[in-house]
Amino acid sequence: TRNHLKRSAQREAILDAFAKAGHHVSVEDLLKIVRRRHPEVGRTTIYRTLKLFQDAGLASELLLGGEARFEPTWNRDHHDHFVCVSCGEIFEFQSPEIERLQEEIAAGIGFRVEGHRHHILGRCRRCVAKPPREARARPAAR
Amino acid sequence: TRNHLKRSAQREAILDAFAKAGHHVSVEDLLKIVRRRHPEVGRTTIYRTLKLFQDAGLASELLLGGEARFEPTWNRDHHDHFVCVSCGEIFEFQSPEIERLQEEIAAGIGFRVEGHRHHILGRCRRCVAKPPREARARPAAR
DNA sequence: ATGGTTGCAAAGTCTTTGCAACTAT
DNA sequence: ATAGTTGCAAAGACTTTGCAACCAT
Repeated sequence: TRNHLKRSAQREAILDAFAKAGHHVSVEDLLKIVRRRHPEVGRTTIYRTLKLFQDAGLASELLLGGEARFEPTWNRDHHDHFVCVSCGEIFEFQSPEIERLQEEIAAGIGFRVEGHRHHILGRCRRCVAKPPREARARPAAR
Repeated sequence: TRNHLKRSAQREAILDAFAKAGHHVSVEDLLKIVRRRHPEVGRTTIYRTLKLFQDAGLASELLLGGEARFEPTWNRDHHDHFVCVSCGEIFEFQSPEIERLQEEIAAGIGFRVEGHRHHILGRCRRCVAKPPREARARPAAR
């Protein structure tokens, strides 16, 4: 019933799962989690609900490559991501200095910043240590 | 014949078109350009050739949303992108300071940086000036 | 002659849409 | 009663793969 939306068992379940899921969930991830308790929920509903969440400002989308990932926005500082191209792990970082520089540069060309995506790609400490290893997850770039 | 590759009319044509196309071309863009002079070239070949170019370090891919875009890497300084969410226009920027900050932060968690994508989303000067307007191109985020 | 290259069509992946059944208000 | 919501199946957008024909070396 929060933002003009009807309440429904599905939405409760999805919001709940989304909140608990931690960050960077894909639609598939979320579907799996939700179905543990509500096996009848459809994939389509996840897509639609995630879109609603975005419109309501509850979720933001990361476009890391072939598959969209989402994270909750509430009670969270803005942050960006390190993505390990070897194991797929995602780390977060934040840097007010970088944010400030962005604004400065944007102002220089009359651009009004509404958001950004800053993904740093590379290898995490673990993978630097032991290079030869199968990708644990989708390796972020196609 | 440069990197272990066979020479072919298609590859010549694609490389040529790619070089002249300016930046941020999509596969469709490039196909259209190439076909002006070589109407028989297949879409598949563009995909495959662009991949070869990437492997050979001639092209780099931008993942801005639903559609991959490519730009030549030779003779170019590294740069990042502003994307106007209203008209789809792409602007470039570069900031050695931001690059430096990135490296610092990465070093802090033992991450070896191999690249990054930094897209700043917002509205360009033109679109800030006249807000209500149909998207000129794919609006960057799904 | 040989092995890489090409284009088509088919298959794949991720996402959206049409629609009839269903449900919250 | 009404209008929003759901799940399935189908359609869509973008990309990759199978394969026989083709071409550079």
